[in-house]
Amino acid sequence: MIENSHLRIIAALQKNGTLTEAANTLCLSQSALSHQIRSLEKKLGVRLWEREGRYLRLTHAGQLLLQVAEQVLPVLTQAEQSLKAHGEGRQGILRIGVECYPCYEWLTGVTGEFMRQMPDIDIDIVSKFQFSGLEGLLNHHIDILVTPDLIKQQGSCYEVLADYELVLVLAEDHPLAALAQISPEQLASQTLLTFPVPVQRLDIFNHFLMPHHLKPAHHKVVESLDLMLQMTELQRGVCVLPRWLAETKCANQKLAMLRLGKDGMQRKLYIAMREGDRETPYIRRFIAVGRETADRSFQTGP
Amino acid sequence: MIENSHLRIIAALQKNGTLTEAANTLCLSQSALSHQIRSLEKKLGVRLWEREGRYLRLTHAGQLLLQVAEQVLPVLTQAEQSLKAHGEGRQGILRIGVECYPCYEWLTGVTGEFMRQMPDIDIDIVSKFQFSGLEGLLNHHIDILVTPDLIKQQGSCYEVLADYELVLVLAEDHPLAALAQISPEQLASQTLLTFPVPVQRLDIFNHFLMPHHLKPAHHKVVESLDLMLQMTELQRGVCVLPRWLAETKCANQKLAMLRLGKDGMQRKLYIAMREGDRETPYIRRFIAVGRETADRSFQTGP
DNA sequence: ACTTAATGATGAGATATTTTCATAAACAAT
DNA sequence: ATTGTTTATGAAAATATCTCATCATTAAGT
Repeated sequence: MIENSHLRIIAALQKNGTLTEAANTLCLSQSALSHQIRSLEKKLGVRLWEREGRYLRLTHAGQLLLQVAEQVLPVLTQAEQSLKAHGEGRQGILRIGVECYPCYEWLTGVTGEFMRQMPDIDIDIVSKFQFSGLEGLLNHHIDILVTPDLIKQQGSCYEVLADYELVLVLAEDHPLAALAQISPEQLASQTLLTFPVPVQRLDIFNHFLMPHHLKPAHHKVVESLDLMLQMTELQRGVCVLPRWLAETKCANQKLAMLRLGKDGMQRKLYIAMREGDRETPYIRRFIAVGRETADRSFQTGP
Repeated sequence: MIENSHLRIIAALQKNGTLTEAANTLCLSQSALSHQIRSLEKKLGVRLWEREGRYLRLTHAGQLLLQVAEQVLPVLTQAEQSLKAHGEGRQGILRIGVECYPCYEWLTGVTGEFMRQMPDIDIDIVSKFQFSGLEGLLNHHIDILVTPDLIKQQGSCYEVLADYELVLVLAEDHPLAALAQISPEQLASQTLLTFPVPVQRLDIFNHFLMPHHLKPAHHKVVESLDLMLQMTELQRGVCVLPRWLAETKCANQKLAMLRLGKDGMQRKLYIAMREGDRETPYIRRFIAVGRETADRSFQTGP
């Protein structure tokens, strides 16, 4: 019943004092305003202004409505600006899903620069999904998914974010540390440290050991990267990490890196999004920033 | 730009899920709603809903607008109810001006019952005025004025609230306490205690002493009623109070009451209001409650 | 795969609302 | 009284909103 224009009218009237001036600031004719306030009072069944000579003074009811106006109008103008920003792709929420630990590490290097470039885009990082990240994407729980697994599905599309190499990380004084590369058979004799992820989703199992029907001697699950590296340093096991991650983290630890197999394990990091979002400005920007960051920090190993 | 109807639409759509049902709850045709949401999106320049099969799902921008709706709509419905109540005279603010200490005492006995009877009327008591209470009334700083002085002025009108008798209060063991009444000459030999009010506005001066060109021997100003009575009890002076007030306050103090002059001083308590407010329901009610309370508690003295 | 019932979209015309224009009335100040 | 300013009002014009009839799309049943 009470419309927003009414609130604007009562606020403008209070601000300008006279009906004529208020009409000007509202880009209305004086007549229109006069009609409006009359019909508003009629609709509400209350006098809102006391006609005093040729000036208007708010009644108690009018003061009440003015208070409402002062409470509501700022919210609305703010919302309008925000929506305009949304329309121009300046503002939004980017909910990023991550499905792997290295992805998470990689993200931390990207979000900072992205937020600097797009100060009005809020970022939300989601790593728990009911079923899979892809499902979260299609259910609109997230807007983009950073993943090493390319799984095509109706309604989603992928782009390559970065190439990287998986390397084996082990203690400097480990018997195998002197080698330039490691074979599946050699790895199978080791204790392997991994993040708590289903075995089927670990590349080192899927693409290195499984093809040769091998398993590591032992498999230990570790929650954090730092703990994993510490345990590696103390020869409690070996682990597999992206080269860029291993390099930054191992700089001041007694660790060595080995190529996996003859040619090394080249992997790709993908970004998945809904087809409709492919051209969304801030998603394009995120991809751009992500690629730049990767190019800068993913030194291709020897 | 954003109108309230839009907020109602987005809220209804969210609640009902489908456009058709939402249209029903809004008492609109499905077509009208479809046109509305389309034109709203066009006006704002943002997609608010994602058409998904035959259902609608809010975009981020839409969620933002929904939040606004949830914030704003309750305020508005509340305001509408409040305004309706104002229109029916059920709700309002009654700002009561008091110009004399006994008026204030009397008020405390009335407001309680009034608020019980009219729970939606807020009460505000004002006792400081730039110039006079009457001026405050005409300037809309107060809505009614309780006063013992009847001063007619353009735009205001008066009604009688109560009759009461002014009596002289003095210590039980005061030399004059044995008398049944006191003459202006007898009073002129005493120390008179009064509230801090200009002498011209004190009835005891205006209507008792002045006509005989008399003044009290001494005149002391006291801030509080209790202090005034204590001083009276200790024979530091005598004071003048309405009989009903003196009776309730002196019940357990060693005080006596004397008629002022042969016939006693009969006074009236008036209520002043703006002419336009004469028929305002809650003002009529206030007067009714005030009179009842007075009838009950103003025992006409001997 | 075909059918069916339900839902959303669309265009044209009908209604309702809002605005303007022209003018009158009320007021304040000289 | 006169003048300039402000508000009120009625009628017509301009917009905005709604409905009706109809079509397209979709989800679900057969």
